[in-house]
Amino acid sequence: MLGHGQIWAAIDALAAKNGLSASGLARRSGLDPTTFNRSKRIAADGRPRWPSTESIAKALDATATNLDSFMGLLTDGAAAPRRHVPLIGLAQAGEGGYFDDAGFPVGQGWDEIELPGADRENVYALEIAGDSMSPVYRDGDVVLVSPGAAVRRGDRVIVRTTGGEVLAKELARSTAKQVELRSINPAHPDRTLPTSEVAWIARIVWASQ
Amino acid sequence: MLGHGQIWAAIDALAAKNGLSASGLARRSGLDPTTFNRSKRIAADGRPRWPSTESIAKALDATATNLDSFMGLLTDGAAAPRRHVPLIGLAQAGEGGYFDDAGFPVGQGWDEIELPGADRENVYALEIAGDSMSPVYRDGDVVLVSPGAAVRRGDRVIVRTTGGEVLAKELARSTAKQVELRSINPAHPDRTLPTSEVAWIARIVWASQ
DNA sequence: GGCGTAAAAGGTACTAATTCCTATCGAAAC
DNA sequence: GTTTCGATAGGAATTAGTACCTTTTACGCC
Repeated sequence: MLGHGQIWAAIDALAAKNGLSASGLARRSGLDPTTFNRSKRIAADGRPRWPSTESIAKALDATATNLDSFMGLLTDGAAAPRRHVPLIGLAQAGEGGYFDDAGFPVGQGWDEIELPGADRENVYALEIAGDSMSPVYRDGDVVLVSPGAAVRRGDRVIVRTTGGEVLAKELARSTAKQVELRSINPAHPDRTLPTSEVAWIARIVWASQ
Repeated sequence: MLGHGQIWAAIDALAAKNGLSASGLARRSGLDPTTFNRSKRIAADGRPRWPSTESIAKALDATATNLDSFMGLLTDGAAAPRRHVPLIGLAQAGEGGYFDDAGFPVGQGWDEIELPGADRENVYALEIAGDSMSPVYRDGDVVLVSPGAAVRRGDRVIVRTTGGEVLAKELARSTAKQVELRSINPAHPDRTLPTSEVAWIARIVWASQ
């Protein structure tokens, strides 16, 4: 769960991220510069030496690092699985022995996908209003959008016009001159906007159901 | 970033989550039962005492707790923000001043929603096959399902029959005797299953787009 | 009520992490 | 070339966290 090498790798990573050496990080944290010395990570008798929780707290404080970021360093260093859940094919799911009585997958060896929003920095949520995308999005549904993601034909997107209109649509065609947007709900018209009127397009990556 | 009270609150929470007392957790971890005593969290001279990193690692190991979960306990104890992203209404989004040029929301004070799968314990992912729910789910889409969640009328669900069939449908009606399932795609028939043939129903909570 | 078990307070002994010190090495500054 | 500074190794001293012990309290069980 939490290993000796992992902790030290995270401390090294924390130092590097702030352009510091191990001793520099210790000094900045108000600790003795030798506290994080490599030569002291294993005691003379071969036992591993762990930094104290207080030292770690001071290092986080000195570098203005929050716990989430430190977690990232911890798990990156160990190449440990991060925010993943097992992914099962609908066909597989029909075969026997894959689920317990409560409907949870059992055992190991499943494919895994990253949970939505694992890179929390680049997503935010929008609450859908209107039914132009019904039944895909219903009024009140919440979608996670990623303004940074590349958009392709067939993607569902949020488009903001220079006029201040915000649309949830499916991208039908995108050319240098114009953007064609499709409403899933046939009661609503499709839209074609000249690129000059598009402030930005953000891809919808996940939708609540 | 990481406080004394937070650490101890997380240890208490870790113990509670496993049905243990502070001393019970210490014992299970191979430590002295008094290691986590409340009376020892503040030294005689008033200075705070921090548990050693090694003790924490042992406690995580003994309770088969991964770092992510412990993180949750840490941040819960401090009432700190967890895995949240800002939530904006589609109408709000049209007004000026809310977004930067790249399409990211700016400023503070947004509502926030929890990211999908924050309780990773209770969800897994399924890859959709077939087009009975088209256009809501397209072939190859991935859905996050929560077998533990309560299902209501109108929810999109994965149903597994005792015969081994796995269906992605919308729940039309659920009575004591039977479950009525609706296909969004009119080309596919609706289904009605007697409850005796339903192995389990899991609600689809998020869908990739 | 008596008894056994567990939780937790309070103290002492031990062990491990930090500090302080010295020394070596390498890079940058003079 | 010499000096200066930071980084790191290695060791001694100090300090802090844990282990061990005892006592008190609480709870369930006979």
